[in-house]
Amino acid sequence: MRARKTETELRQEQIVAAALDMISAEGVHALSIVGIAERVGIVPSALYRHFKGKDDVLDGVLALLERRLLRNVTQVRKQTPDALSRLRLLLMKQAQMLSENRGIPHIVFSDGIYTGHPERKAKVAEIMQSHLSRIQKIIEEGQQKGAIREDVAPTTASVMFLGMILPAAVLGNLTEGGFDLIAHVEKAWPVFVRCIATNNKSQS
Amino acid sequence: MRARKTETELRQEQIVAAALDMISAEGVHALSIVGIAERVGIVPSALYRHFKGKDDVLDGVLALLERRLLRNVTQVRKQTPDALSRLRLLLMKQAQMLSENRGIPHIVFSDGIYTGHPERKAKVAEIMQSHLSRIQKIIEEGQQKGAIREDVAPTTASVMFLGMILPAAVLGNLTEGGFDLIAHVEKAWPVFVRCIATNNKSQS
DNA sequence: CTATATTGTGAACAGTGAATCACAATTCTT
DNA sequence: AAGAATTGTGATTCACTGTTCACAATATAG
Repeated sequence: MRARKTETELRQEQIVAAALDMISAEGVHALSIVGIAERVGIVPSALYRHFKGKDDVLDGVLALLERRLLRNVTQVRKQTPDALSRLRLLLMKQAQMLSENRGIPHIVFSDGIYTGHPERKAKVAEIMQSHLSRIQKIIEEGQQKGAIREDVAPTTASVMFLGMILPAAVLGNLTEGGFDLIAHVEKAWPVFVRCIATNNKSQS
Repeated sequence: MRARKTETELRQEQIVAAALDMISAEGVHALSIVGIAERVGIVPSALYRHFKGKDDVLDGVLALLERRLLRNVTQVRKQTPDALSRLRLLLMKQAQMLSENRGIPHIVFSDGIYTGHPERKAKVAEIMQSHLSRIQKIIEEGQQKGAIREDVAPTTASVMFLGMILPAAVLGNLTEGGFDLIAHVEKAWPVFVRCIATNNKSQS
């Protein structure tokens, strides 16, 4: 059966989405042009009408990840001005995102996406560091307003914030849902708050 | 040049070590029989005298990882009876281990090691969970002795403990040493202690 | 020292997956 | 509606990698 002719822009989105899905399901290592094409409903060679090659697709996936991370933070900033609330909201959003799309940790951790591609490795590093610096900024603002202790380095705190969700996401992956990511995050949050919040503020 | 004839047992160790080195350097994705053979100093086909195939080698790497994780915990248990001190020591050992052997996170995270091998994925999950339950046990003992707060679930605390080191290790990997793992861990530790320790105990 | 088992070697095989290309079908333009 | 541009298809090529096998070299046993 012949696939319906579809404009490149839409196909590109479909292809990147299919790639991300495939990574979520089977990992970066199992990502293949054939597999992507099947999911999109076209023939492998047709994919080359829309992307220069596999590398190009991977770059697209990376760009998607970057947009999503940025979007989460900006949304959270709009929803509340309080630093701790922002962090809590962000944590929940991340947990949601990671439990829906389990491929994301693979993108960051799995080497398969950047072995032999130093520039892409640098790109991944840049994405992570940008994300961290956004978290860091929220923390710094919280310190200025007195909600967050001054004696914790914002950098350290931001990495620890990641640490609340990242190992949990990996466990969720490994056990294929045998580990409840959301539940963990909800338990971990009050503990984390005690690490960084000033005592004069109580958090339910 | 011909490689010296060496008994299987020794060769197996060499091969597993070479595989781990290779993973550290270039990632699981770049792990190849040819590469391993080169590092060991034999020809690819000779490797099959000592391992049934690539899968067998990967199982060997996993077993090595398992032994090392277990060893760290047992060593720490011998060195001190105090729960918080044990955790601190363990944290440092892990940091040391991860900064020396950067391939380890890849083994756990990279899908390349278990795509299409459900049994190996289960094995990795088991290794991680065993390790977590050991940490958990230390925490529970600390709670009984009153050093660790009762209101933090040991499971949550153990995952958070992992979270102190794991994202840092990944960042270290991504930036190729641009992120000081040891330094982060030393800063994060006192913050973490505040999360879980009872207030009546002060930790320098 | 000789026989046997063990280990190493090179060549060849097979499967996989990315990429290319000429050609066909479809959509868009005018 | 006719021509041009775009998109889809199937066949094919190419490189890579894991694996096997007959044979050679080396260590070990009796």
